[in-house]
Amino acid sequence: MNLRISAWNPFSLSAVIASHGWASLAPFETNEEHTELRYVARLSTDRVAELTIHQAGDGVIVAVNDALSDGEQAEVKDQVRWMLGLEQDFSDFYTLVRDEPRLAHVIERAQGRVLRCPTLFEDAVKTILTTNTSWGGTIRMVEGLVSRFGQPLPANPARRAFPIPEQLAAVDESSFRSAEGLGYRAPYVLELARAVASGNLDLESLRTTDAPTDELRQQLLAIKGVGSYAAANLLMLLGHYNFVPVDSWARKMVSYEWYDGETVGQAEVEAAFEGWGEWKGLAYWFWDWSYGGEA
DNA sequence: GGTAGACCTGGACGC
DNA sequence: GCGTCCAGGTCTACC
Repeated sequence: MNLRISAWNPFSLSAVIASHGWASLAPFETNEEHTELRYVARLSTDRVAELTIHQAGDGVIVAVNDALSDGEQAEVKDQVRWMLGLEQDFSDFYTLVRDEPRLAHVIERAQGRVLRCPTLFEDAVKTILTTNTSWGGTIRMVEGLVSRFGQPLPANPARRAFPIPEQLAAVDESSFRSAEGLGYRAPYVLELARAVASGNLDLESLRTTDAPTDELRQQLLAIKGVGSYAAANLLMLLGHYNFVPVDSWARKMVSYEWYDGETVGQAEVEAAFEGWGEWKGLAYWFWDWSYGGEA
């Protein structure tokens, strides 16, 4: 069955898919051209279905490999709206970047949206698994969690949904640590899963809270394994762009761009984008580093 | 508040 | 093939 969902325009599905590496982390899949996004979704009814998303007209069309009830269709639409940020409005950002050569491309390419998972829990676990490791390590760890603990897709058991907190909360830490290769991150993921599963942490409420960004950031920093980089990354996914996710790559890029290759720290990266105010994070995210510089 | 060391893994490198 | 070194953020202990 097919579901059609409209988007705030301009909208580009391929821009969302290419916004960062999330599309290559299980249970996401995409094609080389970034024109198709697939995701194995787990619905609140426990149904597992594969969503195949293409751009169509002023929005997207979602092909589902199963017949869904009305309630399930509504849930899938909500998940896709959130994942693709279909209702996000970037007109203020576009007005600001119009005269900045390093950012003017975002208007033409309809950039601004950052691909996210249906739940903040999944985004938080994946973000923790990006820290202190290579991108290949992140892919391997996420794939390990999904393939071992995720609920299988009935039509193709090789494809699985991302495990829910309850599934991860029941895992023994030592097997988690070794079998999934999470290493010292295992207790962080486990503690987060157990806090969410027990109801002690209502992570999903942070997606819709009206709390100011600083307060939101403090709540994210209270999660073990989430430091300043991970918190800024999660804030970006939540639509708060006041902080730059400063990692080694950011320091390297800012160093080449403004400091003649000299070593720079978090303060210099933050300062470089200070002028972009509440859009600081997005300005960094979509900055064209290749513009006469070295990547 | 700032800093050093530990955490874990994979990849690069030298032998 | 084996051993060593390094990169990648966060936490904790210490000053």
